[in-house]
Order: sequence, then structure tokens, then C-alpha cells
Amino acid sequence: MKKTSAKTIGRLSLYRLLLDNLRRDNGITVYSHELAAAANCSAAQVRRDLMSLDYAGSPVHGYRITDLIESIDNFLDHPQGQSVALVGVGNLGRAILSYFRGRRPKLSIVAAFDDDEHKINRVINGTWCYPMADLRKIVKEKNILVGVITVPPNAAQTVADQLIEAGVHGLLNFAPARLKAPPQVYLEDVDMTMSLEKVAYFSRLRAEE
Amino acid sequence: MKKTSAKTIGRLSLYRLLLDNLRRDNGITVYSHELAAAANCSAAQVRRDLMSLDYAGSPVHGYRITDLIESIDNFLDHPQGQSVALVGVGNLGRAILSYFRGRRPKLSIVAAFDDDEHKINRVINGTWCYPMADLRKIVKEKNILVGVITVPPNAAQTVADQLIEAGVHGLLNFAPARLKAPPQVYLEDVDMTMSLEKVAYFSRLRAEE
DNA sequence: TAATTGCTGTGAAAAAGGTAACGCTGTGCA
DNA sequence: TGCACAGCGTTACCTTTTTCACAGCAATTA
Ligand SMILES: NC(=O)c1ccc[n+]([C@@H]2O[C@H](COP(=O)([O-])OP(=O)(O)OC[C@H]3O[C@@H](n4cnc5c(N)ncnc54)[C@H](O)[C@@H]3O)[C@@H](O)[C@H]2O)c1
Ligand SMILES: NC(=O)c1ccc[n+]([C@@H]2O[C@H](COP(=O)([O-])OP(=O)(O)OC[C@H]3O[C@@H](n4cnc5c(N)ncnc54)[C@H](O)[C@@H]3O)[C@@H](O)[C@H]2O)c1
Repeated sequence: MKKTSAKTIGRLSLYRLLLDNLRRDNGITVYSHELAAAANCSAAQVRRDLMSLDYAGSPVHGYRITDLIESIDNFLDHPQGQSVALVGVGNLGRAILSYFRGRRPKLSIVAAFDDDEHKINRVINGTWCYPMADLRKIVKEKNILVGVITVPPNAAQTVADQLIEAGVHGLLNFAPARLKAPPQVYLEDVDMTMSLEKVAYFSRLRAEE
Repeated sequence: MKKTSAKTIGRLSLYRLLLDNLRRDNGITVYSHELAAAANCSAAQVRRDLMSLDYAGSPVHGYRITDLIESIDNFLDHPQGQSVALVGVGNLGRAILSYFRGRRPKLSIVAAFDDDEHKINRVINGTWCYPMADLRKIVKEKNILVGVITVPPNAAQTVADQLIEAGVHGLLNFAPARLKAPPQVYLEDVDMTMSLEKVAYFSRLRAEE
């Protein structure tokens, strides 16, 4: 059993989204090159990624959409579902809370945390907001494995440490800071400044031609 | 003159941020291994990335922080500055407007657009929000090269087409949809669902050990 | 029935990305 | 002075990721 790369995991998640759209359009089956066109990648890439799954397509009809989605579900999702905590209910934190609300049944943000007393002990965008003092208790109680960090950068490392100490094994960090975490914690940064500057740089190159 | 990869561009942007923090802590010089530690990468990686710049460090003192920042500025930024437009002033769009407000003098969001009449023709989070009908005119007028897309997924392609038609050469897309764009337009997706699912997947793996 | 077609799964090749190693250089110290 | 050192720039190497290419297969057609 070979382990699957982070890039493939990301694309599988993308394929699932695209397949869901195709299904809505009353599609029954799909070929690798169709999925590739939708995902902006090559057909070979799609087929290679799908090798991680235990589902095989038919050379004649391609992949059955519902079966493929189910197979990706089985592969990506925890059977009993996974709970996520979000720390820092500011502008971005609230946007994210509303965005992930009810999006995936097997992966939902079940608790929010903040240190601002105006925000705690009430529901914000559909999610209860707890004080930081309760973090450890709630993470344990709800068996939370993933933490989303949307606090200011100077508070990010402290919050990360608290989450890790409470038992989280994955962090999604939106603060513009590089966090330290032990190897048993998977860390992913979403760096919007970097993304925008990349786009700016290459758009300038393209425009100059 | 070899061209620089997107990954290196991203890391240069990150180094600049980290260097800024170091400068605030009254640092004068920095070694590649120090910057590497801050960026969670290897010293060789840092040195290699910096080869794109025309600034060379001293083997004895390392890199002078201010000079290195200046050199990255020269490399990444447009000398006259670059303007960005944001389309879709919803939860996420507003968060982004406030976040990028005054962050980088050479790269600022100078106009927002929406098709909701309650949002247009007024200032939102410091930025004037125009109706979609003005998009073409304003993009030309302000010489906007980059568009940020924060509209619902079903509207994303239409908005992208409008931006491209207006003359934009780079798109930063936050909608969960894969957009089509001609090769002279650089396209970058920020896919939060994908990121969160990746973290969820690997956190489960780590937790099982 | 036999040849043709178009797509899958997968080994092999190629490309991209990252790491290690080495020569070089200025500095501090015996 | 001359030698050991620490870190830079760069090349060569290694790993990961992507693409290419082709056997195999079921439906279709002559
Ligand atoms: N707004 C954006 O679009 C955007 C984009 C990219 C990155 N970010 C980053 O995301 C983070 C949040 O951005 P924002 O715009 O929502 O900021 P914000 O100031 O609106 O929200 C920050 C929230 O974190 C809470 N907080 C602060 N310190 C805390 C602590 N120690 N423990 C718990 N909660 C704490 C605050 O009470 C506040 O509710 C920042 O690091 C920002 O740089 C934001
Ligand atoms: N909120 C989040 O944290 C989050 C996270 C990831 C992705 N996204 C994606 O970002 C996008 C925006 O999310 P949101 O939560 O801000 O949604 P939202 O509904 O709050 O905002 C969407 C905005 O786009 C405007 N709009 C709709 N159609 C338009 C059109 N054709 N032209 C111009 N403007 C139009 C609406 O008037 C509204 O102001 C969505 O695609 C969403 O899936 C959001």
C-alpha cells in the first residue's frame, strides 16, 4: 500500500467537487479527459490520481460518477466524520464559519473560540463561540482533530501551541506567520498575500508580452 | 536570464514578510539558515531562491536585511505600483478588502465591484464599490492588471470573462470552480475546501500513529 | 468473425523541484 | 603571517511529480 501525496489528495478533493457538479447536470458517466478538462489538468494526471482509490473505471464507459464520488468519499472522509475547531472569530473567521456551514457532512466546524468577551458565549454564524479557557476541554470532548487559525499573526503561534496541546493533529493557518509544530501535526498555510503577489508578478510578465 | 518559478516567487514573498519581522526586532543582518528556520525550509533552498535576485550576501555577515528587502521589492514589485480590482463584496470579499488595506504600498485593491444595488456606489471597508457596468471603464482608467474573484461559483466564470475582456492579465479566484482563461492570463485558485480536506486527511493519518 | 475504435491502468521516461557538497572569500586568532 | 572557520554562490545529484506510451479490453463495425 503506497501512500498518497498531498497534491493527489488535494486533486481528489477537487475531482469530488467537479463530479458533484457533473452529477447535477444529470451526468451518469465521465471520461478521464472530461474530468481533466474540468480540473485544468491532464487526463493522465486524473487516471494516475484515481489509482489511489480502489475503484476502477471501464475502458468503454469511463467512470460512473456516483460510484466515483462514493469511492473518493470512502478514501478521504473519516467514516464517523471529523470535527474542526476555528480560533479567531474576526472578519475572516466569520466568513469561513459561514462558508463551511453544512458544506460537507463528514467535516464540519463544530466549535469556535475567541478571547474577546464580546464574541464568546454565543452563536456566531451558526457556530457556538467559546472562551479560550474552554479550548482544551471542548477539543477533548468533541474529539476535534483539526484546528483552523484565524487570529492575528502575533497570536498565531500561541494558539497553535494551545491547539496542539489539546490534542489536535492538523492545523490550517491563515495568519501570515510560519508556525512551528511537531512532526505528528500536519500544518498547512493559506497565504493570501503570497498568492496575490504571485498573481501580480506573473500578470505583469504576461502583460509585457 | 533564466525565468523564476512560481514556487520561488511565492517563497520570495514569504521571505520579505519574515525579513520585515526580523527588521522590526532590530536585526541588521541575517544568515540563510536563520531565514530558512523562519520559513520552515532548508538553507540551500533560501540561497537558491535568492539567486534570482541581483543581490549577493557576504559569506561572513550573511545578508543585510534592509538591502535584501529592497532587492526583493525591486524584483517582485512594479516600480510604479500595481492596481487590483475585487469583484464580489460578500463575506469573504469584505474580509479581503480590509486585510489588504494599506498592506503593501505597491499593490493595492483600488476598486471593488458587485451586482447588488445595496452595495454599489459607496465605500465598503475603505474601497469604493462600483456597479458591474463600470468594470470595463474603471479597469482601463486605473490600469488594473489583477482581478480578485469572490463571487458565488456559478458567477465566477462570467466575472472572469468580464475581467479578462477588460484587460486584466492575472486572476486570483476564491470561488470553488475551475475557471477557463487564455494563456496570456495567469490564473491562481485559492481553494479552502481543498486545503481543509487535505489537513483533515493527514491529521487523521497522524493521529492514527 | 475479424478488424477497428477509444478508453483504462500502469511501467518507463521526462521534467520539476529540492538537497547536498564544494570551491571561494573575508575574518579572527594563534 | 598563516591557518581554521563559517557561510555564500553554484553545480551536480537525488527525489518527487508529471507526462508519455502502450498493452489490454469491451463494444462496434465491416
Ligand atoms: N481578513 C482577511 O481576508 C485575511 C486574509 C488573509 C489572512 N488573514 C489573517 O487572518 C487572521 C485574521 O484576520 P481578520 O481580518 O479576521 O482579523 P480580525 O482582527 O478581524 O480577527 C481576529 C480575531 O482573533 C481574535 N483573537 C485575537 N487574539 C486572540 C487570541 N490570542 N486568542 C483567541 N482569539 C484571539 C480577536 O478577538 C478577533 O476576533 C489574521 O492573522 C490575518 O492576517 C486575514
Ligand atoms: N466565505 C468564505 O470564507 C469563503 C471561503 C472559500 C471560498 N469562498 C467562496 O468565495 C465566494 C464568495 O463567498 P462569500 O461567502 O463572500 O459569499 P457572499 O454571498 O457573501 O458574497 C458574494 C458576493 O458576490 C456578489 N455577486 C454575486 N453574483 C455576482 C455577479 N454576477 N457579479 C458581481 N457580483 C456578484 C453578491 O452580491 C455578493 O456580494 C464564493 O464563491 C464562495 O464559495 C468563500
